[in-house]
Amino acid sequence: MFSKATEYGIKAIIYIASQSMLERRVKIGEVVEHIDSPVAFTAKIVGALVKVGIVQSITGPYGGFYIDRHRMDQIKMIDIVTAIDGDSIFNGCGLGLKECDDEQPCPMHYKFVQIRADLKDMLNSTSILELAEGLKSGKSILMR
Amino acid sequence: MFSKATEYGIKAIIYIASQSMLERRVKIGEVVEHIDSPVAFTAKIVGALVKVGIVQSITGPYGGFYIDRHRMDQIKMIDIVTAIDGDSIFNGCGLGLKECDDEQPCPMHYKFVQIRADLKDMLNSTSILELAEGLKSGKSILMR
DNA sequence: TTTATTTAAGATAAAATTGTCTTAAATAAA
DNA sequence: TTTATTTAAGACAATTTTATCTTAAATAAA
Repeated sequence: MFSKATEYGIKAIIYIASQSMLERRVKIGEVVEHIDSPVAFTAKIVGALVKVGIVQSITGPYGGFYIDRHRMDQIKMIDIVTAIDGDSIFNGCGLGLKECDDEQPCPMHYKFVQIRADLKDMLNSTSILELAEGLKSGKSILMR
Repeated sequence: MFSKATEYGIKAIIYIASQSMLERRVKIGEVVEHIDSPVAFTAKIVGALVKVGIVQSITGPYGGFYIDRHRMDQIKMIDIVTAIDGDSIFNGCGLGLKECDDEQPCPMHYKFVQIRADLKDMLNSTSILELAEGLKSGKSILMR
């Protein structure tokens, strides 16, 4: 469904957010230990999310990554997905046609419309805050 | 959403089916001209679908690919997708956890459940016949 | 100011996916 | 039987994605 890069990105953000709720900045090494992902690759992905403003970072000793607490409920999953994978999962044709619309649809066009709309709605309405709270309360996990 | 291999496979099957409705066997060269895909790669994919019984083939002059007319409504899109991409799109964890279930869910587990169920239902209930009829009647297209 | 720590950035490498090419096998027609 | 045509199968190559490695920049503490 998503690329590995997006999977790592989502998990990293959820972990960072869960720690930011405790006023803790986290280093990339701590992040990957908690989400079971390759460190350098994850660092690059989180770095891209810093550039886009989803995460904040401080370099040097006592540095690390964190997320502004009051922004956690404004940042939605769709922001992370589109920042890494782009929007082709929502807008591209399910059968790979360069163009595909209601006028000249691919054979599966109308079959996909609802499912994609539902996926988009879900990602649009799911905040980092919500997922980080689920993790912190033990309702969900990031590795096993 | 799907791999290129699955995209090509679905389009090839729809085209072959649309021609089988006219009692026409089609060669791989004709298929790729109508779905705009690389010929050797497509041949390999369609070959895999032959092995699995979704398509029939005859080698040699006057040979080609065809689909049993009375099976077209029994073959569903899910059969093509799982034959090529496997079932990870339905069963795997959305965030890539090796295991993820109601007992120990990833943070997005319940968010994904409905969307994946809908996707599966759609692929389960969509037959080759239905899509090939849409193509033949001009309601849908396979390239542009 | 020096050193240690950490993120930033970009080059390089490995793996997976996508795509091509060659040869073999089947089969129909001449 | 020979030839031409077509699918079958597998080796090979290119591209994309995933992952690693190296160096630079920032910054805090000693």
